[in-house]
Amino acid sequence: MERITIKNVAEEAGVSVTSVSRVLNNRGYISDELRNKVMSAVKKLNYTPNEIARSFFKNETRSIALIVPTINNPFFSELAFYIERELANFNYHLFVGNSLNNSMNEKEYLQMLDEKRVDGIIVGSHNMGIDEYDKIQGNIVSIERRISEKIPMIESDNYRGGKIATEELIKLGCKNIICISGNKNVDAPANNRVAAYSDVLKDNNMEEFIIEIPFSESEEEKLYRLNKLFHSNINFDGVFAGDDLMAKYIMNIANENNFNLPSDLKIIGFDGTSLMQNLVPELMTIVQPIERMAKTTVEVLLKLIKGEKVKDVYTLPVKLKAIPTSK
Amino acid sequence: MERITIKNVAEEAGVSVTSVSRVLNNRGYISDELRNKVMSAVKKLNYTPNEIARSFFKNETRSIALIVPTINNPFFSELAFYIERELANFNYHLFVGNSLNNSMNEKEYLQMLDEKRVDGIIVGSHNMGIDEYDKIQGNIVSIERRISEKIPMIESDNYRGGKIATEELIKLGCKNIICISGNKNVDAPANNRVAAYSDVLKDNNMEEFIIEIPFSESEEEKLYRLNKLFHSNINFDGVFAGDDLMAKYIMNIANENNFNLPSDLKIIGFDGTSLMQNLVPELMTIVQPIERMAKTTVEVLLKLIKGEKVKDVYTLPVKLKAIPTSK
DNA sequence: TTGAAAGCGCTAACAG
DNA sequence: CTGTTAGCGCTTTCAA
Repeated sequence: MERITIKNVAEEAGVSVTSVSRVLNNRGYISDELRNKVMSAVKKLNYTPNEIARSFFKNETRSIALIVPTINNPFFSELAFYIERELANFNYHLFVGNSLNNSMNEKEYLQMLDEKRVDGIIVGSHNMGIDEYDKIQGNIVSIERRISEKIPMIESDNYRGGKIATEELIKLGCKNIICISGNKNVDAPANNRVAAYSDVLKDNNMEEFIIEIPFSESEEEKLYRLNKLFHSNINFDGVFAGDDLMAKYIMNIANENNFNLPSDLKIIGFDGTSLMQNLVPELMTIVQPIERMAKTTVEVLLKLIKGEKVKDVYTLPVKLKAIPTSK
Repeated sequence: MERITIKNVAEEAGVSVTSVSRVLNNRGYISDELRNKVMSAVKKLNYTPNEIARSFFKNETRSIALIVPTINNPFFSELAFYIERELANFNYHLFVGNSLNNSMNEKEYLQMLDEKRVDGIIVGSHNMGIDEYDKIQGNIVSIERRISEKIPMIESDNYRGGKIATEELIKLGCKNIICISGNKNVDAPANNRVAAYSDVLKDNNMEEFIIEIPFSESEEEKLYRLNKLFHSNINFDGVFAGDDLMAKYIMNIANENNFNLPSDLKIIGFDGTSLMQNLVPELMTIVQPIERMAKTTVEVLLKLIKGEKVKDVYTLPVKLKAIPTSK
């Protein structure tokens, strides 16, 4: 099963390889006769050009890599979905890598820029130091983390999301609102949600209570911690959860503990993936514009590739998905 | 920002490019002195080999493509997760493509075999005809569909899953069990679940009732159909759903219609992704061995690539996740 | 309007 | 143990 090359086509058509290449790429002057000869040879031999050879010559692979903590997380899989669809529109293919929140994995994927010569990388997992990122050269866009001065970031409006969420809980009558935050030691925009939560509570003379449960912990660990929370002496009638999974976990545990939802306890999540909205329609949440984030990410990355100027930060609007009015 | 090539390294080290190549690939006899010279030059210049050139020469990209309907579906995202992790162990990278159950998209991705010269393709979306698949040459493994004589398939034991599920519902006391099936016109192993359902009901002198809701329909459409089901005159106290999403939708609609779960209605799903198990612990389901399916898929594909012999069909065992015993 | 030839970066005969 | 050389398939000057 020998591969057909451009040379075979040239021989078949009785022309030079240059001519074949020109016809295929529509470059320069080509007579109709030449074009026809080449095209029929292509057809006859069922020839498809070798993209690798092309990539090799052009120094361009038309491949983009996406690094996420785990692709089987509703937010990231929905993001990946839209990113892939958008890239396909521009004739790019998408590599996906799971970092498992491990900096070694992350580093290996970033190596792809050098080794596999991907044209760009989208980083949705951030476990390396800024200095390490600074060394890397290539086209990188980051999602929800400012990893270096040189790397543009796409984020949703976390502060506003946190504000809306907290205000909604207050509006619904909550007196003791706790907030589940991710890792506070990390300079992630997601921490702006917590900042907003604090600000709103302060404005309302309410006491804040922040519980830190890093996103990178295992689901089992998260569940364990939440269970402990319910058996602690902490009193609460409102929870601003770190994301929708967390929110649903809390709903489950509350139910197990004979809370009446939502009357005894209001819970609001964050992300608003279509999966979670379909699956848990009673979930109140802050909806990130995931499709738009994906499109913006791709747009910025392609600009970077073309050498065009881009902004440092793109902040996209969130919106509230309120608790469904009971019927 | 000129890329460093092997030639630069050779010059820096004062040796030939061959020697550099040999050191880098650890091929043939190399003196310690040579190795040291090369390695320090590599370090000094911060050289990383160009994988594209390598791929070009070796006719091997160490890339695999995975085609799924949509990556933001818990089953496929979990499958993709494990496939990616497993491939990484063998130094392969993973492309992911969403077919949206559209045969044109599917065809385009399969073109990657020819164009981007991926070393293999894993097909989890099946919308082209068998004859079209038969034409394709290259290393392909299929998940849950026998798409052609030449293409090995990895599946879970659908018949057994269907049997266990139906028997469990009967054991729980259901008298009228309906089954939500996917597209019956398609020769998918998933239809074996339905076959098992029918067989079990027949064995128990019970009447079967199969409702067809193709997997490829939008979630909105599915919800609409399910709602209609609840407002029809069909009577049922047990449902064997097509997958866990469907099962949860049914649970939601049943709740809205004031069913008491699980006393009034027993529902069992299919898939058992860890996401769904964490999110909806009260969900009874047939658990597919997703991680094992992923590993088997990779194993078979790598064998294919190496030219080794593989079986036609790999059927992996499922297991029941029973309804949690109430406390 | 077309062709010859060089070269992208790397590896693998083949010599020495 | 190391170097010279050819060539993977394609595109692009450069010449004709």
